[in-house]
Amino acid sequence: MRQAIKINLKEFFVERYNFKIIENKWQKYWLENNNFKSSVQKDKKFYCLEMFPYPSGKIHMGHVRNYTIGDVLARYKSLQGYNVLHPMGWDSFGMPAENAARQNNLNPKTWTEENIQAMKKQLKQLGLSIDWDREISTCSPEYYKHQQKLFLNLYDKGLVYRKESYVNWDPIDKTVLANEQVVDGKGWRSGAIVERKKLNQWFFKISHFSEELLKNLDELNHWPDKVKTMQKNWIGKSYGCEIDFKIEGSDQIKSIKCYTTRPDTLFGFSFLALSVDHPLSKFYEDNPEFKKFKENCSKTGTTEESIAQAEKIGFKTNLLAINPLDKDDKVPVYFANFVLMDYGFGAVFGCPGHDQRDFDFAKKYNLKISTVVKPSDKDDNYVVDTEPHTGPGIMINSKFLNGLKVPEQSISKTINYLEKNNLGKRKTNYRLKDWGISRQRYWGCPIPIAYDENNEVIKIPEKDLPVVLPNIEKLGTDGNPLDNEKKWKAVTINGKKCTRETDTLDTFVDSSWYFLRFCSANNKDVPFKNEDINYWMPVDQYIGGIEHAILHLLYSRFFVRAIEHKSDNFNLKEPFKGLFTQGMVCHQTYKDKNNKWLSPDEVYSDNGKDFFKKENRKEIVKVGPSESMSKSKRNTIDPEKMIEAYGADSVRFFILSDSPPEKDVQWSDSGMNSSFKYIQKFWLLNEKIHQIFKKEKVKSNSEIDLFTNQSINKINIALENFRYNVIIAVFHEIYAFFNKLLNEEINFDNLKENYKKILIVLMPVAPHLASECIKNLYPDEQIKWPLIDKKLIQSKKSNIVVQINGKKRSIISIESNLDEDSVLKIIKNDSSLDKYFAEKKIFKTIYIKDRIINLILK
RNA sequence: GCCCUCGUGGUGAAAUUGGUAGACACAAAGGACUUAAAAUCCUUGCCGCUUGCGGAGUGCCAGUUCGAGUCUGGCCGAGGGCACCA
Repeated sequence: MRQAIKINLKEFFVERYNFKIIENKWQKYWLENNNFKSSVQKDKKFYCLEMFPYPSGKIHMGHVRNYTIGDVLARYKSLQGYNVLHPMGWDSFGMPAENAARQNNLNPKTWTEENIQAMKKQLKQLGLSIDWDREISTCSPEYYKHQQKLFLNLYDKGLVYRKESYVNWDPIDKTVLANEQVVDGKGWRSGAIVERKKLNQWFFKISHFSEELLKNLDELNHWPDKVKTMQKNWIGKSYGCEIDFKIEGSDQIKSIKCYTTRPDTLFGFSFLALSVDHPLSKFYEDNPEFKKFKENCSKTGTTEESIAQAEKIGFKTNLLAINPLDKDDKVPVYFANFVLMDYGFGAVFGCPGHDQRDFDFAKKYNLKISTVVKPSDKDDNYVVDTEPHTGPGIMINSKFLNGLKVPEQSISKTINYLEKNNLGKRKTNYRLKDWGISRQRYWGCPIPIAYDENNEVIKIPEKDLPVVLPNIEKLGTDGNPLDNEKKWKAVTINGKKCTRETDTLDTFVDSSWYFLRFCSANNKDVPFKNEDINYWMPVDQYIGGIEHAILHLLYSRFFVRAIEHKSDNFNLKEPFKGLFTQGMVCHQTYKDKNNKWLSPDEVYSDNGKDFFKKENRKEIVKVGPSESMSKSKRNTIDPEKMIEAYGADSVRFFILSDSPPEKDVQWSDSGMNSSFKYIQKFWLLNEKIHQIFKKEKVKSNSEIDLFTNQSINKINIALENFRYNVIIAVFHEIYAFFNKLLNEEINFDNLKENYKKILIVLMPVAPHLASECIKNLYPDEQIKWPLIDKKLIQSKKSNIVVQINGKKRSIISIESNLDEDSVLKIIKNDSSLDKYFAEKKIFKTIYIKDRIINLILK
C-alpha cells in the first residue's frame, strides 16, 4: 500500500512496513550467511545461555520472554565485538513423552522429535541469533552416550553409589511415582493410596561437596542474592555436637547417638526421641502396637490435613536415657513421628523448655519441662509457661553453665566440656542429602551398569557405549517398561552373563552438563574438548526461570565439581558466572457462570470493564486476578498467533516493554497493539528520513549529537543492568525526538551520522526492522556498537535546582561547571526569587555542582 | 513457625544510588489535522485560589540529614522460599 503522508507542507511517499516479508527475508539471510555461527577464536568470548526448553510441542510466552531477553544480550555483545556463543537445545527426556505415548499409543521418540521440529520453527520465527549448528537433544544417543561415560567416570571417582531407599509406589499401576504425581497421598492416575517401598537405587554423592558448594556461593557476584540464599538454606549448614547417651533397660541397647545444635540445654533434658526408621526399631517390629504406630507415621506428611495439623505423636519404649551431665537424670525414650532418619543420627534429645517441637511433644505426653535459659530481662525465677523460650538469654538451673550468655558462650563451653570428658564430639552437619538419580522410567538415559549372577555391579565397557534405549512400540502401564524387555536386559560382559540395570537417570542429570556439551557440540569422541571448555566456559550469562533456583542450578554446580574432582586438565569449578532469573508472563483469568475457565479468545469486551462470552455477547464473564499463564487456567496467549498477527519485532518489543525482566509482566492486548504501532511508526519515520537524505540541508544542529549520545548512554546502562524496559522507554523518546526534528531545518551529515547509531542500538530489540532500515540507508557501512562521546554528555548547560530551606523554588539553566559564587550571583540577579530573600540573610549554602544548590536563610 | 523480597498516580512502571518524584507506556477525558474514518500529533490528570503561583504527596509512625522513594528503628500489608533439620 502506497500512501502520501504530509508533514508540515512537505510531502513524503512511503511504503507501509510489511513485517511478514521483511522478517522472513532477514531470517533467511542470517541463516544463509551463517551469521550466528561460533567458533573458538582469539577474540574475547561471551557465552550467553538461556535454559533450554522441554519440547512439549509449542513454545509459550515464558519461552518468548526468556529467549528474547537472552537474544537482546547476545546481539548486544556481538555488536560490541565479542565472540558470542548462543546455542539452543532440547531437554527432551522426561515423563510427558511417556505419558503422551501411553495416552495416544505413540512412540515417545517420534512424539518428541515432531515436537522439536515444531518448536524449532517457532523459535526461528522469533528471529533469535542462535547458532543452530550446535543444536543438541538430550534424548539422542549422540548426547547420552557421553553422559553414560561421565556417569562411569564419576563412578570410578567414588562419587556414585548404590543404596536402599524409599520410593512412592502405586500398587494398582505397579509403578513408581514422582513426588508431584502423588496427590493427597494418592496416585494421580489410579487413585490408589501410595505406599512406601524400599528399592536399591543409585546416588550421586553431592554431599561430598556440601561445604564447597556453600562456600563458593560467596564468589558468585553476578547471581541474585535471592537464589544464593535459597541454596544456602537448602544446604543447611549447622554447628553442633554429637552426644552418646547411655541407655538402661535393655540387654542389647547400650547407647544411642544424637546430634544437637543446642547441647547447652542438656540440663533441660526431658526425653529422647527416635525416628521410626532408626536401626533400633528392629527390636520392636514384633510389637503390634509399634507396627500400628509406624503405619500411622508413614501416613502423615502426605495429606494436606495432616500437614495442617502436624500433631506430634510418639511411641514409648521401656528404655531410659541417662543425661551425660547428670548420671541421676534418667528420662524415657520414645519413637516419634517428627524425627527424621536421614538427618543427624535419626535421634534427638528433647528439651521442651527451649524448643517448640519438644514443647508440643512434652505437653502431649505430660513430660517434665525444665527452664534452663531465661531471657536477659527476666530474673532467675523465670519459668517457661505457655510457650518455650527459644531465643537468646542467660543460662540458669544448669550448674556449671549458669550465668553464661546464650548462645555465644553457652554452646561452645558445653561442647568443650563434653569433649574433655569423652561424652560428645563437636560436629558440623548439612541438610543437603545425596542426589537419588534412579528413575523407574522408560524415557530417560539408561544407566550404563549391569549385574552379574551374584548381583555384583559390572560397568558397561566404554567400547559398548552407548547403551541405547530399546524401541518399545507400546508402553504398558505395569511397572518399569525396561524391566519387561527380556532381550535387551540380557548382556554378556567379558564372557560373563549379566543383566542390565533397568532404571534410567533422573532428567536433571541431562541438564547438569548440557552447557559443557554446547562447547563441543559436534565432537563424536568426547563429551567436550578441554580446549573448548577453557575458551568458552564459564557461561557468562545464564538466563532462566526462578523455579530452578535450587535443584537444576545446584546439581549443575555439583556436576562440574564432580568432573573436576581428581581430574588433571579440567579446571572449572563454577559453571555459571552470571545468573539472571526472569519473571513470569501473566494474564487475567476468566470464568463463566458455571465456574469453568475461559480462554481470552472466548471473551469479549468493548469497554475493558464488562466482559461477556464471545459466542453470544450476553453471558457475563467473571474476571479473576491476573496470574501466570497456565494451561489449567486457560489464560495463555499463543506466541505463534501473536507473531502471525503482529510480527516478531513487535512481540519482542512488547514482552520487554512493560516491566523489568526480573518481575512478572502482564500481557495486555492494548500493550501489544501499541508495540505494533511503534514498529510501524518507526518504519514511517525511517522512510521520511531516508527521503531527507536525498535533499540538501545546511544548518548544523548540535542538539542531535547531544540527544543521541545521551540516549545511547541510557541504553548502555540499561543493557548492562538488565533494565530492558527502560530501553523501550528510551526508544519512545528517540522516536518523538526525531519525528519532531523533521519539522525543523536539519543538517544532513549531522542527522545521518547520529541516526545510524540509533539504528544499531535498535538491533538487539527489533533486529528485523533495524537490519532493514540500516540496509536501506547505510548499505555499505560497517555495523559496530557506537561509542559515546562522554564529553558531550556532560553538556555545556546544566539545569540547577534552587532550594530555599530545603524546598524547591526554581530551576535555573546555567553553564556547567560553575563555582558556588558564580551560581549565587546568578540567583541573586534572578528577580523571581527576590520574594524569598526579603529581610533574610543566607546562613548556609550547600552546592552540588551541576545539580542543586540549597540556601539556608535566617 | 522460620528465612527472604517488595509496598511510588486508575494501571505497568522510571528516578544517574542521599539531590527536580512520577520519565516512558496503557487506560480515561479533551483537542488539532481530515468531507469522514484510519493513521499521526498535542493537552489534562491530588488540593487551594484568578492565568500563575502556593500546598500536600512514594503503605503508616518516628529518627538521622541542609535535603529521604532511597539510610536507621518500629508497625501494617502483599508476594516468594523452606518446612517437623534436632
